[in-house]
Amino acid sequence: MITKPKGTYDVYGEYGKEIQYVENILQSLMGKYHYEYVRTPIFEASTLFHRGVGETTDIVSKETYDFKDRGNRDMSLRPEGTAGVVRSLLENKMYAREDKPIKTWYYGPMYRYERPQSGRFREFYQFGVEVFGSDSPLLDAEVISIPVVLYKLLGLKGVKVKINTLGDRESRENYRTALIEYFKPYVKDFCEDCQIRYEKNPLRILDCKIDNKLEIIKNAPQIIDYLNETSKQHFEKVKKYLDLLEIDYEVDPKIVRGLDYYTHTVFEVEAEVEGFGAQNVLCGGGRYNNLVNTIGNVDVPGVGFALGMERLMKALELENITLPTNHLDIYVVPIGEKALDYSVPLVENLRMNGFCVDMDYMNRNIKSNFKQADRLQAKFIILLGEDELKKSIVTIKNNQTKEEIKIKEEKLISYLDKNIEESEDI
RNA sequence: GCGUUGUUGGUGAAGCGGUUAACACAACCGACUGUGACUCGGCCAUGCGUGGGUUCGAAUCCCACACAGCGCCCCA
Repeated sequence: MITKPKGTYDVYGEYGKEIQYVENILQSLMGKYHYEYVRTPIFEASTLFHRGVGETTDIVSKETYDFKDRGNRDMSLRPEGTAGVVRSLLENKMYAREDKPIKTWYYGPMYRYERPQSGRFREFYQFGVEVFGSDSPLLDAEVISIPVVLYKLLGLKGVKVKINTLGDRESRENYRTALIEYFKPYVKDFCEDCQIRYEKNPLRILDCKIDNKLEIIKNAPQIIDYLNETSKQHFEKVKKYLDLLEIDYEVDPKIVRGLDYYTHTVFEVEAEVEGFGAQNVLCGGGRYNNLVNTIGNVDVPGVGFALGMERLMKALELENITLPTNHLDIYVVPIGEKALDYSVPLVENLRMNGFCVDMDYMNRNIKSNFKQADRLQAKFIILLGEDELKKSIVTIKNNQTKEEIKIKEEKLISYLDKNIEESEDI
């Protein structure tokens, strides 16, 4: 048997309904925030990710799906969404538009060659937001608020927002230098990974799970003390706007984020749900004022976040949240060949009148049809046989109350209108 | 990339070297050709992740691989 590639999954059945429900919420929510939809290719020139995500990051150095196309070009399946959106911003000169800030959102599959485990796949879906052309800390706060609002909308309770700041380039550099200086005498006592981190990205030593017990790490210099005035003010304002938006958060100096392009605000939202595995970060993001310049030599500030759909769905599942998925309004049971012929246009007519309608295609017996109607969770069952045809009536049974009545066929639509509530708008 | 556990019908599984792969649930058919429950009967893996090996004999033991779960690294 041919099986799915490692680290991928099929969507079908009840899960398919649920994920579509969440996708619809995302879409309508972004409409309300007045963000515009951006869709970029699933593969791009490999260099885009090398420059955008960072040559030395794990994502680029060992996790991309790389291939040469038939024209011998180096291509990669996108490992994340931001680089592609930035490329589009540059290529389409969106940064020159007058209606700044340019607020965009995207949704789609991403690819990373990793060992699959709880909440981690090789093909996974991310929803994300990127806002360009403004330095305003209000946008940092708005971007943080989007996932929080979304989680609340879906009924998710166990989430925790953690924020931190890395400051602007100057502050970050000063801090980095101070850290290197401070760690220098102790490097040899660090774990293997941290010895490498010391060279590549000393900030990450701070959230090492092994070494963070060491006194040296606990007493390390804090970024807060190295922020220049602009950076400090920016962070203060982000916090003010979060307070105005009534978002609970915790300042956590250990949040430094893996990607090279972040400046100022960085944040993560963690799931605090019993049974969640090691991958409990539901979403992450921050401000990246240097990224656009790194990719395209144009100075455009940006801020954004991305959330993993699989982790979101898992959190919903673990909190036992049932999403309202649409079920069948009417199940039509024709008895006999004549009734079947008669049902064909009737079913179509009902559908055109806005009802969700299904019927027996398999010539089941009556008993099996009632079972099938229950399986499909039909609200109403219509029975059509010789009697009904002769008298131009239908027998309609409410599958919840089990009440059964016979009504004239021309009154059917108005009867159903009265008795079936329109599915709620999101 | 490293470590670890696992893989038997549609589902939950038992079997742990001996010949029809148990049991239960579900599905389907019938008793019961216009009303769903219950009951009873029938039917449902020539097959035990894949490929090799050991053996008179393998779902069972050995090896390799694939996939899945969990953890590390990293990340959403």
